[in-house]
Amino acid sequence: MGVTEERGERLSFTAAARRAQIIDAAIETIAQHGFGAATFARIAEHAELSSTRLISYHFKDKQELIDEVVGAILAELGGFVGERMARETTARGALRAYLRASSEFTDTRRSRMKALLAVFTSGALPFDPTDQAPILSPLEKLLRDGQAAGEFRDFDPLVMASVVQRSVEGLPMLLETRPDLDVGAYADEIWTLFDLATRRTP
Amino acid sequence: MGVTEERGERLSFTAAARRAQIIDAAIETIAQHGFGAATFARIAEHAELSSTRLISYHFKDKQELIDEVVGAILAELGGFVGERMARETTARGALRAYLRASSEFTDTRRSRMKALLAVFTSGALPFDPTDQAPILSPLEKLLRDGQAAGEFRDFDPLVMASVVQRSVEGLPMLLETRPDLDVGAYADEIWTLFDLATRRTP
Amino acid sequence: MGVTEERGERLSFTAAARRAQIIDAAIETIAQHGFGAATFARIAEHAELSSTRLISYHFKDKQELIDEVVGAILAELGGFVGERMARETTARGALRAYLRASSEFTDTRRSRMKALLAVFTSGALPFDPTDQAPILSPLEKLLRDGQAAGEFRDFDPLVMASVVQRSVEGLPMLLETRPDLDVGAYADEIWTLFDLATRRTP
Amino acid sequence: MGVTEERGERLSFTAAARRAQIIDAAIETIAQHGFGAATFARIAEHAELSSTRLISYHFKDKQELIDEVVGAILAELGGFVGERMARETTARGALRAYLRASSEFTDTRRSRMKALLAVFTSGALPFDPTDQAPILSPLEKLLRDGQAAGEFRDFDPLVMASVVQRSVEGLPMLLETRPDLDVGAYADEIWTLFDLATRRTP
DNA sequence: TATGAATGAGCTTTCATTCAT
DNA sequence: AATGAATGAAAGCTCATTCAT
Repeated sequence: MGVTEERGERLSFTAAARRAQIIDAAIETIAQHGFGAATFARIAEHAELSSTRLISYHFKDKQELIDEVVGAILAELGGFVGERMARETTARGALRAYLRASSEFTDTRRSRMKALLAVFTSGALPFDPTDQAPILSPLEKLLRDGQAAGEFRDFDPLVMASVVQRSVEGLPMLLETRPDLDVGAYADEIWTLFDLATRRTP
Repeated sequence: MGVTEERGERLSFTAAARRAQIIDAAIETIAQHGFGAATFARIAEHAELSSTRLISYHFKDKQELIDEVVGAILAELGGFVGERMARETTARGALRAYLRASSEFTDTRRSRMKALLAVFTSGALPFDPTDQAPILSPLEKLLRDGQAAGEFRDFDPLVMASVVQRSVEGLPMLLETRPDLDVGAYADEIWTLFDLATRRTP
Repeated sequence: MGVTEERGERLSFTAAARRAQIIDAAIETIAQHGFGAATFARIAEHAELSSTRLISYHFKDKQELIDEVVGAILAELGGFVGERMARETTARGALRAYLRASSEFTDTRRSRMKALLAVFTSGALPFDPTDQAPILSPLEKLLRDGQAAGEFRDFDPLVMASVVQRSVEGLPMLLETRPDLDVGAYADEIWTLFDLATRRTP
Repeated sequence: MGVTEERGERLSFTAAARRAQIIDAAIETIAQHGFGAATFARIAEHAELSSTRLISYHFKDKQELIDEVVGAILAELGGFVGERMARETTARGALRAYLRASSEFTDTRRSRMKALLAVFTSGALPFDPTDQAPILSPLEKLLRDGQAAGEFRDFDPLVMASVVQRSVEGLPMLLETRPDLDVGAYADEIWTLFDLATRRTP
């Protein structure tokens, strides 16, 4: 039996720490070896656990582990980026904050972003095809609001949000081949790019 | 032993046809079930082969099959897009042709693009970190040439190429959640986007 | 360490209650899911224990738990049936009492009989092949006594006892497929059956 | 992949032989160690296979193996008993033939009967609770026919069939503790028993 | 009396691949 | 050109049990 069965009650401090440790190890393993190679054995090795049994003990499933991995990264990312965006008063400022914060996060927490991307593209997350992509939404809303406020020109917010999103995801990929890329410069470049692409034509 | 050992000699017509059939089945399988689930068994099932033995017979190992899958798609895509771009005389026109042709290809050959993306993000292609990402190159060159010709403003061609590339890759993802998306409109949108982002500021 | 080590001393009231609770849960689990699926985890779940640790704590090992399960059911069954048989003065009457009491017990304590049967047929009880099947014995003795008293015809008591025993065990199985079977009628039927089969031929 | 995927086509001679060998080994293993202990490892050891992989190769599932085990034994048993019963012209004769043939089969093919019983009582067969127990049926029909023909007295055929069935199943159990039991005598005993129990009262 | 944490051994199943025609 | 048979390795998962409070 595992710690997993008796949920509902709170996790003990020790258990929470172990879970966090394993989640971290899973993130690193996915980032380094790819999603397909992120087996329990490799994760355990990375976390220096005595056996894979400890993983099954703390997580019901591999799926639960993956879910927690995604949840942890998304929470961290969302917190960081969201906090930066909240400081802004205009949609344009918020877009700039989004691009800069995302880039900075990607730079400082490279394996987290790599892992997140790897999980997403692996198809391991049971995407509910009926509901709309939830990740796109906040960005789309931001763009839509900016249009309503007259800050942005008239474009399809869905498409623009998609490209913005993709441009941020492109950074980890770029860092793959160019680890010494100047991330600040990258952020500035794409901000200029999207500023030009979204501003009202004079 | 398989047909693979005695290479160097040309492949017979029959063997070439079988290989093509298997490659096609692999593409469909990857597109439908994801890279991780594209096992020999599932591919064989899709191709209606009696056993996986036929795959091992025609391909040295799984890596060779994956390489051929990527090669086949890239050749087809490159031919299609390249031919459209070749018609153009300006860098701006070539960029527009690139975006439109890529979008059209994605629309008509959805599983090929999906599969390509899945393979890329799976980490199954042993990226040689020394050489520069070959896919980016032609696009980067185009942008660089356009700048030299005074058609484009001054931006980092590597970054711009990356975002352009990513915007094209974003289409299959978008089609995932919105299968009825108007692809022509999408192409127009991103063309406008990148036209605004690359044109010389007045 | 568990309560098991320091046996010899009497069990405390609390410990005895816990043991009984666990034994009960084990019985229900075996009856519902079969012997093979009656794991500590499932038993703990059924008993609403926080972990399986409590089982290991109160029982030396699984074998001890199973032994107690069998012992508990056998004691209860033996008490109920024995008391009914003790009222009778003739072997014939005792046989009838045995069949009726067994049927009644099976009807009212269905999961106990199911579990008992499941344990027996699972091979989990290390049958000592040297000693004679202890369950058969009292029945065999009854039949033998009846023959000595001239109440029964001349048959092999071992075989007859076996069939009688089996006919009683057949009831839980029958109830499986026909839960609405009239158990009283069943008891009457088999009593008639064995009465005809054992009575002295005229 | 296994030989299992490409069913529909006939099995090769070799494959059929291997399957039979494995089924036989499974039967022996179940009979000797009980259903719960009949793991692939033990079965492979018994069959002297190089690894358990050969079992997965020839059978889709453990369930498929179990199903085939049951099917094989039932076919053999049914053939043997059915042939003996077919020779008889009266229901009474058929009942006698059933008891004798079943006993003889149990005697000569002890592990088969033990294994069959073990599988049945393990709950490993997905008993459809809606449909009536199919094993009981032929016996019940025989008894019912005998009643219609005036050969048997008036009893509940379902109950009688159950007890008859159980008496036959009792033999393997009895042989467990008394391996030197005279099976011919057992058959005679139960025949007398059921003859007395079913015959029309004078 | 009870519990949280950990664990080694074992399970079935799936993987790509190879041997031998 | 194709196939049937076999296989070692590894996967995720579950088992009862033990260590330490």
